[in-house]
Amino acid sequence: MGASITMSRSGTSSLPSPRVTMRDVAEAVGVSPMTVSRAFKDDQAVNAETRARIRQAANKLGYVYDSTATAFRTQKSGFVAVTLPSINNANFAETYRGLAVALEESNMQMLLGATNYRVEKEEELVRQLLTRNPEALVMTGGHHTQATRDLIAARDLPVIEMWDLPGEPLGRAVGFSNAEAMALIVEHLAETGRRKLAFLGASEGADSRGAERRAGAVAAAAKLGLPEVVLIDAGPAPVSMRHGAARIERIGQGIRKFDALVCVSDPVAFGALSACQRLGLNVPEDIAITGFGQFEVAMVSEPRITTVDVGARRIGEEVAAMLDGLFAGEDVADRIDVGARLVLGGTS
Amino acid sequence: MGASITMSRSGTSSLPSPRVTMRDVAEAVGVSPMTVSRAFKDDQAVNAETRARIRQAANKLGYVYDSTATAFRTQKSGFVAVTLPSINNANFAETYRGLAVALEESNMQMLLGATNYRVEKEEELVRQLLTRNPEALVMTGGHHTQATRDLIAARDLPVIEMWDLPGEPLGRAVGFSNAEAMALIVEHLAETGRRKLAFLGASEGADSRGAERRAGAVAAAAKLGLPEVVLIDAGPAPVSMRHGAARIERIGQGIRKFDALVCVSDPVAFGALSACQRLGLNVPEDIAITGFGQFEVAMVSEPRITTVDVGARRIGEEVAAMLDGLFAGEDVADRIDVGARLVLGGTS
DNA sequence: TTGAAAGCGTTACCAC
DNA sequence: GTGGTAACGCTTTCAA
Repeated sequence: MGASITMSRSGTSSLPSPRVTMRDVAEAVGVSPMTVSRAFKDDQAVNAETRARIRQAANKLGYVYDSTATAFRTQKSGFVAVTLPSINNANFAETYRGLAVALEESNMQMLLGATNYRVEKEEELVRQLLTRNPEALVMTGGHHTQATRDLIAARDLPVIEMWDLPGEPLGRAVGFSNAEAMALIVEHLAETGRRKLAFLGASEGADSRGAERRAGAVAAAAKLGLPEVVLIDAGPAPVSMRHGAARIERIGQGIRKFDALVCVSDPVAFGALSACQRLGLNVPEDIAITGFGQFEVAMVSEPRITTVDVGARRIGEEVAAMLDGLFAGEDVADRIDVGARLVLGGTS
Repeated sequence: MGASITMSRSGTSSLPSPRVTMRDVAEAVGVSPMTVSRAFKDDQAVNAETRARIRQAANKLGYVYDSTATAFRTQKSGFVAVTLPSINNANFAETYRGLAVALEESNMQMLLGATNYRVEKEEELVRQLLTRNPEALVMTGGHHTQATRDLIAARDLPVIEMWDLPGEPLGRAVGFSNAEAMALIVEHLAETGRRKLAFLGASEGADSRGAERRAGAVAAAAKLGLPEVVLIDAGPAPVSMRHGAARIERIGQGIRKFDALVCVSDPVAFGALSACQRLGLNVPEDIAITGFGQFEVAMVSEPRITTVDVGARRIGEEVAAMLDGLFAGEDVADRIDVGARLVLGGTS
């Protein structure tokens, strides 16, 4: 199956036909632009028959409503800005869906931006998103540069941080404690007799949620009197299946000196699991493997991966419900802890 | 780890401080708004010292540039509208990244919308996206309602369809033939002695790319003189890992009557692979399993999944390059076939 | 190098 | 139930 390319000139550039506006529709129907405007928002004040004629004329003329002008005039963009670490995150997809469904009902559009796990990139992104006059800002995570905090503080804008529960939230927050969730895993491993734990995650630095999970694992092990957790660096964030697999393959049989491999996320755990299988290890007899986040892969793999469910979907829904409440001017929760729940699989 | 909620009143609603505009900055510095405007686009025509003072005043006042006003005044939104079937698609994520990197360089922002594999939803989405005055429209797939086609035709807007190569494209297209790519798989299976093929994919209807893959498999098998391909319905699109696994688990040992299971995508293939392993089948000895798209899971699973690489990342990059060319007024390819390439794994 | 005026398409506000 | 007027913040255009 060969690849191919066909070329042609840039396009049949007919003269750029001037935009059809409400004024044009109004003239065609013989009413004022105001009436057209009202007709388009189903304003009851418009005569039903007039409205029908307006609709018809608009269709005939190919009129398309201009949100940009409305956003400008009303100072309401209809946008909710959302930052996330990476679009390539199956788990965020669940959160996104929860958000999307509810926002659609409030006629809001999501303006997405990826930070690539870097707070500096986040700052730039927030700066850019704010120029679009979003009506709310939803950020994944609770770590930001001071400049980001200042930018946001300078505006009277609802802010929701999700997936974390920051000590000093910028506004509202919907999330859970990554450290506590990870403690559930470590407690389970200790209870089932595992002692020599390794933690597999991204390099220190960029990914703050990953860092909290690592710290949570280390602290929980210490509290339970286990030997110190050995940290295995799978490279810079984002780390996924392939990084988990490659890192374990590089360690080879040396991985046998641990009896549990605690992974920063389910994809990493799946990569590690596959690598262990290739190395001829029996999971969980030779080594236990745990994930984080209850991604789809954890529920499907053979064996299924022990993980924690952090309610990715619910986070999105709660954020959306908060936004709905805020837009409606209602009282709204400041902080929602969605909790976390251990999900036992066959890898531990 | 319990969940909890904290309530509070809606916010410290101080009076909505009026927006800081260029006019305010101009007054503070003692220049005209025009000079401020010029200073903000690094217009060389502005005295360097004046520009510095303007920047400083802007920061002090907390001025934030208003893209909405600019979009309105210039009739250029800075948006590229992108429709995709589902945000929860690891493969699209690659395409997205290719697109995002290049668009960032041209200072364009992506406006994403998900069609959930339904052309009616796509129509609604396009209608909504067009009100934002996007400077280009990128759509995943080549099947649309007539109304969608009309909407687009009415505007002088660059359109790119990707992931398909439609017979009658709306504008430009970057993609590959799903049927031909699937034929690569079937030919490989035939060459390795497989004869009794089953195809596992979504129900007929919504997912046109899936339908083309199914048709491609059926046609290729017929051409090669294989028995008719048995179609196994994994439910409505989108189908993913869990659907593939659940469907095979439901069939149970009956799956042994096939010697190859051709799956509509890698996630579905991975689900099927896990289910077969749970059923005690040896893959590939008892049955071959193939995927589509070279998702990460196919490269990591044990065994790795035989698939076709359709250049997900490259599609995004090519689309972005097209857009750059179009925005720069250059001649640009009409149609790019990125081809497809068989990737052998351990499942066949 | 800087400024003044006009206007992008819509809707808030008031009048009828 | 409908219309006139003004204004949202910016940049194009022309002039100085």
